[in-house]
Amino acid sequence: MSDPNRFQIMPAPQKSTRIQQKNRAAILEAALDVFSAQGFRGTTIDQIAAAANLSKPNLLYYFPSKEAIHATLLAGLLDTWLAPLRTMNPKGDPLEEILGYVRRKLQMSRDYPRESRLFAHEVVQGAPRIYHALSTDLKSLVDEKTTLIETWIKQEKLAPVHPYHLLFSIWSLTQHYADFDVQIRAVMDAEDPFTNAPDFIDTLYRRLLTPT
Amino acid sequence: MSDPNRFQIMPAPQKSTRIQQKNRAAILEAALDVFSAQGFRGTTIDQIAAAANLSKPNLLYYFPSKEAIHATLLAGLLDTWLAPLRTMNPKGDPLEEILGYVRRKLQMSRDYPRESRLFAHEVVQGAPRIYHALSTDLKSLVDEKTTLIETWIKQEKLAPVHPYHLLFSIWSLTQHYADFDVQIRAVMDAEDPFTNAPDFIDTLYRRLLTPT
DNA sequence: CCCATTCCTGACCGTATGGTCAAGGTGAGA
DNA sequence: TCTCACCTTGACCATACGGTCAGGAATGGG
Repeated sequence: MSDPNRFQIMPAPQKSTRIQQKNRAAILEAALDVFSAQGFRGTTIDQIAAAANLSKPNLLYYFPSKEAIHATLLAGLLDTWLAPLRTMNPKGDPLEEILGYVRRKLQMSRDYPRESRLFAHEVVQGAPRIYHALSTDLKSLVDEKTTLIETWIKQEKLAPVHPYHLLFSIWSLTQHYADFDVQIRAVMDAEDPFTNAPDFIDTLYRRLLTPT
Repeated sequence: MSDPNRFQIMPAPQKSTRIQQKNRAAILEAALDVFSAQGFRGTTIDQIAAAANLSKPNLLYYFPSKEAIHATLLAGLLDTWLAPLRTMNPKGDPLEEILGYVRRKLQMSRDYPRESRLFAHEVVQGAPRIYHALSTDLKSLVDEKTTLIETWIKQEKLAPVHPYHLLFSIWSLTQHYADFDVQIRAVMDAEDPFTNAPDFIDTLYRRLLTPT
């Protein structure tokens, strides 16, 4: 009953000790490793505990359940994941704004493949734990940006394309390099996919979107 | 010990009875449903059995283990999955050959989303059960087709692009509509993504690949 | 109609796993 | 140095799950 997390929603402003911060961080780091590699059901608390160098009961002292760890990771993830799209600037040059978004998104696949795979696991299973956020937060952001893209198209600053599918294509192309990494490397031998990917994708969207 | 599958590798040409065929098919169908939705670890034998209207022991009479069912599905899948790429014809018109491949691949995402998700589950987890096939069968097919694409590029029948990344982009774009279906629908409201996807993707590759 | 083969099932087993608990250790402030 | 809240753990529990088994029911070829 002396669980410190149970009352962590709005108690004292900064109740957590150094040990708490360190251990909670270690747990989340370890959990990200395991969840992203094996999925929720494929992951055991013991695996996370071992990866975090904690005993299982000790881990459960910091998080009330496996679900809670997973939920914490997902909650933190969505904001990070949407940030590159948020920063797309209505006042910038349309083509460059989109290319910039694509570049940032691809970089995220390179730098945070575990986060990408965690997300992939969740969505391919039907997004049971994150559907609500998708249909509210994500949807409203996408609605906003597709409207912007449509404006740009009407101003003939971009070639006419279906804005939703444009965004889907960006997501799929960039995340593929993280989520299907194994397949890509199985096919490409030693070559690092990220050597040529940015250039390829840049060319692709330049050709697609440059108005005639 | 009276397992009918144990000796099914090259015994009599057509040993299986009608009941066997029916039940094995029902099991594989049910298993595809469940595995594609929940992944291997997320699936229980009971779920498959229930979905196939069989008791668990009866199901295990037809397949020796959960692994075996999964393996059977994966084995059957890869060929189907590669078929559209195989039919890309060296003697056809380059652009049309590639657009045809893209179209066929997208159609597969529409018609066989479960198969796509089964594959996605497997690969995002590091392809533990299918890596070998990827680095042999898939790789050799890809090598063959990338060489073909490079030839077409040298003949200036296609705009110059990195052939591996071209294939990756086709895979990711098309499979995204099956694997991330939930996300897409959460964002698009009632509109069916497949209404406009073919047109979008067609435009994309036409612009990318049409030589200048 | 017989009977051998095939098909099916309830009951059961061992292990893995999520989670609990009582008790003992630890460290920072008084 | 004392104290108390914080931290850690071995042992334990209930359930879920993959898989087995002994035997009964259906089936179909002769």
